[in-house]
Amino acid sequence: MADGPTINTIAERAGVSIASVSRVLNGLPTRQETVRKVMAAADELGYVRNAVARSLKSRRTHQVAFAMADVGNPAYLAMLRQIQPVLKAAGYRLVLHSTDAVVEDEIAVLHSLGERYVDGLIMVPLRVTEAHLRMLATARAPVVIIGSVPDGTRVDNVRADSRTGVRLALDHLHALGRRRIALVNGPLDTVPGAARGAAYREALGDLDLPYDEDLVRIGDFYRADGARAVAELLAARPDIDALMCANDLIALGALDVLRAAGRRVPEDVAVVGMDDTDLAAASWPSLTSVSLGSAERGKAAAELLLERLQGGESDPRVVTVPPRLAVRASTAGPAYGKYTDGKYTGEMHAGGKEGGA
Amino acid sequence: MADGPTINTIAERAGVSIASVSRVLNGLPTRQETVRKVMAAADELGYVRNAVARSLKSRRTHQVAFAMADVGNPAYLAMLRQIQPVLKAAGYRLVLHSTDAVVEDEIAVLHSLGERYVDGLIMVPLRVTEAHLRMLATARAPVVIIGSVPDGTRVDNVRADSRTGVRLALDHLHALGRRRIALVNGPLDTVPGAARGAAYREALGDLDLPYDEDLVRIGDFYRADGARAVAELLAARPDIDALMCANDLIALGALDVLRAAGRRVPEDVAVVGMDDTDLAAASWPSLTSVSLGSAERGKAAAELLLERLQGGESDPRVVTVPPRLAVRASTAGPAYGKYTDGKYTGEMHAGGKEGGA
DNA sequence: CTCCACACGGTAAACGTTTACAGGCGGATG
DNA sequence: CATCCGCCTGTAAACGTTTACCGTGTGGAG
Repeated sequence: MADGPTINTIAERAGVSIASVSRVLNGLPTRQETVRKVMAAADELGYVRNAVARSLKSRRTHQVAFAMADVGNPAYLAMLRQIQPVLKAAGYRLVLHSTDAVVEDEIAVLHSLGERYVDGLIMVPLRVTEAHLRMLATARAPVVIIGSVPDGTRVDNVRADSRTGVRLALDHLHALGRRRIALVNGPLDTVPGAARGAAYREALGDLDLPYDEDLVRIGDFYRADGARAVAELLAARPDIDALMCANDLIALGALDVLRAAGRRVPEDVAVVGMDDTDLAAASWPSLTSVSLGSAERGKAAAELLLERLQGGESDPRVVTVPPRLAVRASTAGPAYGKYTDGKYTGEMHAGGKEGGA
Repeated sequence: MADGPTINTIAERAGVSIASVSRVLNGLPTRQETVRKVMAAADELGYVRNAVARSLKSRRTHQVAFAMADVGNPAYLAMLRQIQPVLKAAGYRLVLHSTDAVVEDEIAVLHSLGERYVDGLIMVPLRVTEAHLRMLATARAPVVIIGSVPDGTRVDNVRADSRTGVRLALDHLHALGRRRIALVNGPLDTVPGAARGAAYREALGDLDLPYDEDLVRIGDFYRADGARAVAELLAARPDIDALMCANDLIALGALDVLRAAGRRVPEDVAVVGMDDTDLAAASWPSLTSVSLGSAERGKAAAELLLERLQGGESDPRVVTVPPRLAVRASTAGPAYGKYTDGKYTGEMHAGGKEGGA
């Protein structure tokens, strides 16, 4: 781990000036003989350009930050998986920030842009506060926000459309003949919780179904909360024939309880999840789920940022990614997704490859 | 996005030299009056230290790289989730590299250490080639390898113990009275595949069970491969009473086929997966799975690297993380993990929180 | 043979910090 | 009142690049 060679070392060994070395390394026009000498010296010394010094001079780090609450969350993970290759292809490294859903941490990340250790930032804020908006207005590097931002905010912005997503699910359930569709939601003071609750009510109206408070349960976004809520629901309203769950974990909890209660899925109760995570395809019965396009949002955000980094000072752009309904066995029935004669008749999905050892 | 203030701007405004500014910002002894002036100027200008210039001078970037094949893989993700907070707490940023399981990419990452854009690296190589060893020997920054490395390699190293892991699983199955235990493995030219195959054979021997080639199937590490392999297996050897699967995805495929074939799990056939991913707890029946301690390995690697960064030139260390068997319904039976009276009697796990909208 | 143009390459400044060194000023001491 | 000692602070160099600018040497043309 001795000090590596610098451009000076090479210049000395090749008997030329550091300027010539730099020119050769950057492919600027140089005499053939000089090129040869410099290359030879660089090879022998195992020279590698110092990225820090280069960044200082060029004012570009070729790094981009991605900040979200928690990589463990499948939605963020899906974004990350799309963002990474896009950036890599463009020659950027990816710096990862987990903010643990703490607003101060998010602000700190925005502030740290002033340190200029990255050329740009993609951020998924938990919720957008006044402080966020202030920091965004004076950010020292281009930022793309994934999530909704107040009208007029001067920042590139990629949104999902959970309203349409909920509607897709309810239309699907309605088409299957379900009429007593309950909602198992997350906390209403979160952005997704509020949006999904409102969308549910609205979609019911459009389907000419009555809104019934008894059919709505609030818990947290985890499996145990879903289970608890559905247990209560079954006790209060044994006649429900469909469950709209605010995410896939809640839906898994719902499946647990329905199974324990002897209700068949989907014959007695159809279940729809949300986010279309790996878990949806893995569960049994496999779970119909609304995809809010996390992957697509990640990709779009990365592309917006790259354009901004290369190009210019255009007005902020807003991209809205449409939702998609992934229909599986929990609504479509057991005919869906079966192995017969060693052949699988459902959707295939690529999981992660094993890497232990 | 105008050019931010530098210590020069501050020096001018405060009427002092840049040296004084630097001293104040670094908390070196300075007259109270000067501190006041500098702080005031810095505040008014919204000054933030330039990390690049600082790194150039101090030869420390406060960044660490983590390189693995694919963040989508739950095993790597588990590592990442542990590595991130440890580094963050120590004031390091995390640069993420996905190598897509391409050896050249891994070598490129090792080479890029010469650019000095990070202070250290944690790497999970797909397999360790001659080229790896050469690069490791001359690496320009401390490296910690997760995975096994030939004896004598001078590098910090965190290992799993899949041999013991497989043995844990087979002992468990044996204790449940199972005697015809099949293995559904991944390709033998991968490190995990080879290790698990050998461990299976060895463990069978120790249990005085015969090794029967018909009971071993090779496919890839995905769900569809698992399904295919188990379908063949059932045809060839309808009398099997347990399945050891080389990872959780394979095990899910196995569950699909067993269900389709009308075999009860675990009454007729017990199933064990490997890696103990989220999917294991999500599936139905929930899946008994061997954890190879991905999370612990990630944490250990991060801690080793930090020590190395702070401290010194001790000899390379090897940490081996013991495996653990997570027993669930696919072997322990339906009594495990039930909701009764709204209470859950199984293991609870925290999934990701929803973050869309 | 002289002059000019041009290609090439060297010198030095700059990017924004940190830090070794030296100078200045004030106070304490003789 | 003179001297010395310390505390602060300023000057400048250094980290490893890139690049503007200028000088030198070569070849060709007149």
